[in-house]
Amino acid sequence: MFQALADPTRRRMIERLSRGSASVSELAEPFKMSLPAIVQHLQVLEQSGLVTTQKVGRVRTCTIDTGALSMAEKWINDRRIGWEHRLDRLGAFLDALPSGLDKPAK
Amino acid sequence: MFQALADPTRRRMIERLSRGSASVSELAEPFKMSLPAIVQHLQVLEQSGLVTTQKVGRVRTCTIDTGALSMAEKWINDRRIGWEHRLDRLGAFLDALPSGLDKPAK
DNA sequence: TCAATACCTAAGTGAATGCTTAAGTGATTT
DNA sequence: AAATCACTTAAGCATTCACTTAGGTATTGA
Repeated sequence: MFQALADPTRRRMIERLSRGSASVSELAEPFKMSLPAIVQHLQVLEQSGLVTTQKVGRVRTCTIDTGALSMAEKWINDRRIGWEHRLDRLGAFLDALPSGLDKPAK
Repeated sequence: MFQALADPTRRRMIERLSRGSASVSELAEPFKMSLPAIVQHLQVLEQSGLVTTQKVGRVRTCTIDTGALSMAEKWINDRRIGWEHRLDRLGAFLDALPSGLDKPAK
């Protein structure tokens, strides 16, 4: 999923889709590259679960899946919170130390 | 930055660092690969701003930068919220429609 | 029915990525 | 001073990536 978000083109596609569903050609419109290139990006986004698509007639409509976005968000948040809690605990620990001691490594 | 998070090895390194700072060799320890490979990943993480390092004597100590993590988190959150608000507005619009039109029953 | 539309598939290419091994560099220990 | 430790740097190599062009398949409007 982070792999899918790694490419700037795909991120712009996500931005576009966050403002509303779009067909493949609508998605492709702002980009200079060929349509197959867009379709390939779209496949990556779809496989990552970030985007779902459904075809009606000859038009494929693409929609963001915010659930998948939440997962990525959660992973980052967990690391950040983990680190910040650790800093809190360290702070409390240091506060509780009798003065005159050196800070522990690791 | 998403590019940096795209690699599983680098994500594991972030996970490790979210539990506390570490030297390069400590970071490398859980992995099968050679130390230079780890250093290369570390450089990517550093250039992305996700990790900061400082060298004292011959050991380099690596630390997470949660500010950078927050940025990635914010980007994702903005897209998600954007989409969800859009759904809200659509819902309100459909609710405000005069009856007799083709709209989902609520 | 004919042709345009909207998308899909395949094959190829050049550049970037993720490793490796080998050979340093500078700090610390003996 | 010599050996060890903790990285660093450099070069090379296989794979993956982000495209491209060329050709194909349903759908649909005239």
